[in-house]
Amino acid sequence: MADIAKAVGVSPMTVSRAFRRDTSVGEVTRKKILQIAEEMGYVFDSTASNLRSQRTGFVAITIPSLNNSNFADTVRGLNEVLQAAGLQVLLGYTNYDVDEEERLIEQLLRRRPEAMVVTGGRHTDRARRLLKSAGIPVVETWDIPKSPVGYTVGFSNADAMRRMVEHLQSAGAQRLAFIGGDDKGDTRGADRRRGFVEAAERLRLEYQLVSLGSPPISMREGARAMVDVLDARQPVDAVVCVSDLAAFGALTECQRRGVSVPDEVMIAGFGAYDIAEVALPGLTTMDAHSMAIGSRTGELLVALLRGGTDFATAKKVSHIEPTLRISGSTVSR
Amino acid sequence: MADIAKAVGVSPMTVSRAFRRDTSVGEVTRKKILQIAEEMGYVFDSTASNLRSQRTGFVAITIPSLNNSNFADTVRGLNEVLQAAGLQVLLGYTNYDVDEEERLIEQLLRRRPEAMVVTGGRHTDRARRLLKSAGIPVVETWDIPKSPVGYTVGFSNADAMRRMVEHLQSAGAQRLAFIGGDDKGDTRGADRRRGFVEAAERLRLEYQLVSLGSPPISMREGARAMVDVLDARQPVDAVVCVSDLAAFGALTECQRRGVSVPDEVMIAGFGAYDIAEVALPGLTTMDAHSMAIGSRTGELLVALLRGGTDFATAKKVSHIEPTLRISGSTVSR
DNA sequence: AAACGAAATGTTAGCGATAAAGATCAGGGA
DNA sequence: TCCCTGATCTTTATCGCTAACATTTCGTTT
Repeated sequence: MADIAKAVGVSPMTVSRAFRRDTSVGEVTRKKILQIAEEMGYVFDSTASNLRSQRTGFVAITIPSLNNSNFADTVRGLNEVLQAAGLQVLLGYTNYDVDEEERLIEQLLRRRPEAMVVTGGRHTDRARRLLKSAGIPVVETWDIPKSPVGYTVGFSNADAMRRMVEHLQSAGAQRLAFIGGDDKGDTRGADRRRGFVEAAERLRLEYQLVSLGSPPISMREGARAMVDVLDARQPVDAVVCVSDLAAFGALTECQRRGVSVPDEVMIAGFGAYDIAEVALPGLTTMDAHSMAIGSRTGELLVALLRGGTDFATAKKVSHIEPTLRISGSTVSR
Repeated sequence: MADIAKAVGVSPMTVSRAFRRDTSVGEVTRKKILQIAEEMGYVFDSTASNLRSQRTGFVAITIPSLNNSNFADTVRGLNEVLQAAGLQVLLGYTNYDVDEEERLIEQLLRRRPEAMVVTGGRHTDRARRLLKSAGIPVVETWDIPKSPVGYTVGFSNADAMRRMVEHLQSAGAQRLAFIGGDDKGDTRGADRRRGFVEAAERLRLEYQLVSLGSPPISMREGARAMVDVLDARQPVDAVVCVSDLAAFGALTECQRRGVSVPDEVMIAGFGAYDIAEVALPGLTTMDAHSMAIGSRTGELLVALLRGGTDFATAKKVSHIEPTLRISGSTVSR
């Protein structure tokens, strides 16, 4: 900057201002500065800027996994909004592990993000302490925690699953099965299972639970789990899967065996993945509005960080109600 | 740090050292420092560290899209290796647009990453200039550019597609169709199309091209495109899709119409997505080893940045040969 | 006991930007 | 003419850490 200042004949401060949109620099001077800077191959150094101004423009987010999951959509929604506001997303993968999450949160906080977004409402005590004392907005997503750390953008996984079970009952199912991964770490999966069990018991439906593979369970595990379900003694009217990917795997296993869906077995998924719409038959699913969770979170943060909204004023809980999408896998057409 | 130093009775420098693994601090002193720091709720400030040490620990990567694409796997492979080496990935989405890429590269370089990974080998002139003069290792992935900026980890999309066409011919196909998105921006898609055309002409096969939707084209577009192909006058023996997702869409459209795959029409995809393996019939696909591209890139960068490998010594081009995976969608079983 | 080298710790200065406050200047009104 | 106002630009002093070099400590060796 000093070199540019010398070349243009102004002070470094003016060069600094020229690189930021808002501040007062003469239009002629700014043009000249930017042009000379480009010629000299100068690239602005955010590192120094961040230190002095105590603003990094980072928003950190921890997610369990990017692959085969709705979280990619959430990140996309978040990123679109934040990028437009000049904020950079810092991503960390917890791999469905709360200890890994704690480590990650600590790492990310060292970068001095201006806000922190986490997936789910279960964290280690130390992670909660770190988040609380960071002095920045914290958003928990994809869940409605009992005692939230800060803001919340999400929905109740258990309630959503209850609604799904009610749908299956009204479609005529009496004997259900739930296909999910090991609960270890996947609290959202565990909540869905809990909602499933509660609803099944309340409605006096028979049910069984099948768990295999560590999350995120994918198409392959869904197919393998369906083998167990179909081979078991007790027959089943409907299987509910923790995600559409598992549901699709289950569907293909039925097709492989010539088991008709939905006439012999209904199949329901979760997440409104593309596959739910394109599969034959279409998969009944619960649309959690993954991308909306991200964009809503982004809008909240932009309002707090750049819009001048008071931390105390902003609504603490943003409920995003999932939408049940009924399709051919649970209803004959 | 000064506060901690005072509390422990050492100099700030010693505290600074205690927070970095390698440097020489007495084991007793280090333990004490870390404990007091934790009690005081101190969180290390990377921002200042980065400025002074001129090392940020960032590796920036630009990818076209995270959703419905193999790039998520590449990012995962890259992240796993880099995270283990203490490096943080900075992600940017170009949305299949070279101008957006240029803007993004400039933004990311301001953060002073220690290396830069980009997808593909086509960039604006200014982007190339920025990358070249950044003075950091640059890796182009998912392509083998004619005139690379720095390092390369990838394969020839055109060659891969040629091999696919050869496979289809040997499987008995004479009349082909290619389904892809608009070329605008998706150079890898365009390269695949080019390879398809070249191979078809060389082998004297009839062919047609169907393009619709902006990349990344997904299952829905694949199904829509298949409508066009099946409705057209001239019959087709095999369709090649720019990705497995489109191929799966095409497959469902065939099933919806009762067109037998592969007996009436063969279908081939690209990318070895999970769906290719689970679909019925399985989709013949080209496994580009998406994740390996990421991890190989990560290993290269760790060697360069932390392993002391000389920039000049390292191999410039890392070829990752795609693997043809033949399945039921092109070969009767 | 003196000399020595390695390990542990301290001192000084500065990374490259910007917050905050002050200086300069053109144009307009009294 | 003089004062005032707002726009534009400058000066000074850090932000929180660490490179580079200086110094102390302490176990060994002669």
